[in-house]
Amino acid sequence: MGLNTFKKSERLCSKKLIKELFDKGSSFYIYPFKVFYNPNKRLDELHQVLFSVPKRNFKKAVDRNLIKRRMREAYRLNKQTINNSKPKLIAYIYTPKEILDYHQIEKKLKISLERLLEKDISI
RNA sequence: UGUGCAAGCCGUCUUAUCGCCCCGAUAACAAUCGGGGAGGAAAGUCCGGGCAACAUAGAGUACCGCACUUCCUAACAGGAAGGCUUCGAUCCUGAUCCCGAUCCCGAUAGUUAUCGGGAUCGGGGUCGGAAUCGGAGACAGAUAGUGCCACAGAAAACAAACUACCCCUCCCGAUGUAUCGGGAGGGGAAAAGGUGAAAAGGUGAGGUAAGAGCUCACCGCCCCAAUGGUAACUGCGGGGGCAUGGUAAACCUUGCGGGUUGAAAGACCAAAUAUGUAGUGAGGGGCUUCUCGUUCCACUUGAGCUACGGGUAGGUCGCUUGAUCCCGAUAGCGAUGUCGGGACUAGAUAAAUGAUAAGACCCCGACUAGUCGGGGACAGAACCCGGCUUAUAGGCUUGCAUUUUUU
RNA sequence: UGCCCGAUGGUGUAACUGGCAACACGUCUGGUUUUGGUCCAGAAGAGUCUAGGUUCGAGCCCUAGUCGGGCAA
Repeated sequence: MGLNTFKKSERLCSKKLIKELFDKGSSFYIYPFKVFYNPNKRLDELHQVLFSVPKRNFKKAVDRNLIKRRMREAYRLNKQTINNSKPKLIAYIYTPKEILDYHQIEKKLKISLERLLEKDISI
């Protein structure tokens, strides 16, 4: 075990890095998510990821928390897909205005991870 | 047994697998084991405090808030008890007016009838009063002053004369020669009319030229005030014919309270660079509307301000033991206080408290008598407390009212 | 986290000390024109974000809520 963990070091927390990601990073769109990514220049070779749900679409904090938790869970269980690629900074933005259930989110997130792997090769 | 209202409480649960945050131990960021991990509103940010910085937070002014009384409390615009006003229900009762019946008295005409007066009973209208129960109230002052009260109406606030009423004088007309009608002028009078949200005490009687608290009865109002009560208040009794429209969620007055800011407060450690360049030039800062006071920095070796440019944006503390929670006793009508025993019950920081699967429980729908399908309210801590307000499926308890059935 | 504004016809704005909610553009109808535009004449379209309260009377004053926008760091 230990493959499906999701520790603090795997999350994107630094304000500076977030600003850099949104200013200079590339992006693509797969239905529920808009995905930003940028190579991680730090020494520790880990992917760092953040999940975001806009307040504009979901007024209630309970709903935003629920979606972020589902996204985080889906990433945790499927992140082995990109384990061997170059370390990246990744941001997931949830765009629709309705709440999707866990299975739909997981399916789409798998597709997005595969896309990230392809981008890695093209770089 | 059902329904409604009020108050209080609960507000999904279990198992498996994979995870997240904090604490403790082995021992050191790893790994393993053990323990803990959202709410009654965590929400809105509407009040009040603690805590911190600014001076040990000072004086005046401005501004803001509160407003029946007493008590509770750290404090409050919160709560408890009480007062007053007001609304509803039940019950009792007074004054006055109208109608009907019976009886009595008087007058008129043929026993009977008509008219007038009085008494009793019944019904209805208007205006009140007392008691009980329940609800509501931003409930200081409108006799400190200023402002405003559209339209309508004669008049809207030290009252006022449009119509109608009454008196006096003059003129004209008619005749029955002292009356009637019309006009003009001078007065009286707020009773009637209509307007309006509101018309200057109400009803009845007397009185008068007509009228009027002008006088009287009842009710209301104002002033003094015994008694009771800590107080708000109560109001025995006495006096005044009545002077007092509404609006303070208009300005304002009175009393009380408030210094400002807000954990991104603030303290410390680490990292990083440039007391850089140009302009301005004597006062500027101490987070406040102004003044005073006080204090710090600076006064050409140049504080501060403006523009351009450069660096950092990590960590620790604050950070959860507190006006804390639970149980019992006790004081008090109660809010609440006191005493004794026990418990430790989230502490994140781009922000943990979860996901999936199965089952139980509850609700809705369908077929129909146990299956299938759908759903499980409002809502997520961010320095911490006390309240208030707002959202909330469903369930439980207590009290009150009421429906049906049985005895 | 703290604080401050605003909400009025379809759209953009007015409404003075509380007293019949106004204007422009747009819409519709008719006229002018061969037709359309321009122009002229006329009409409809709100009860002021919601719910209470104060007042005789509320767009305006007060309280609570909903939505939208802005500021500080």
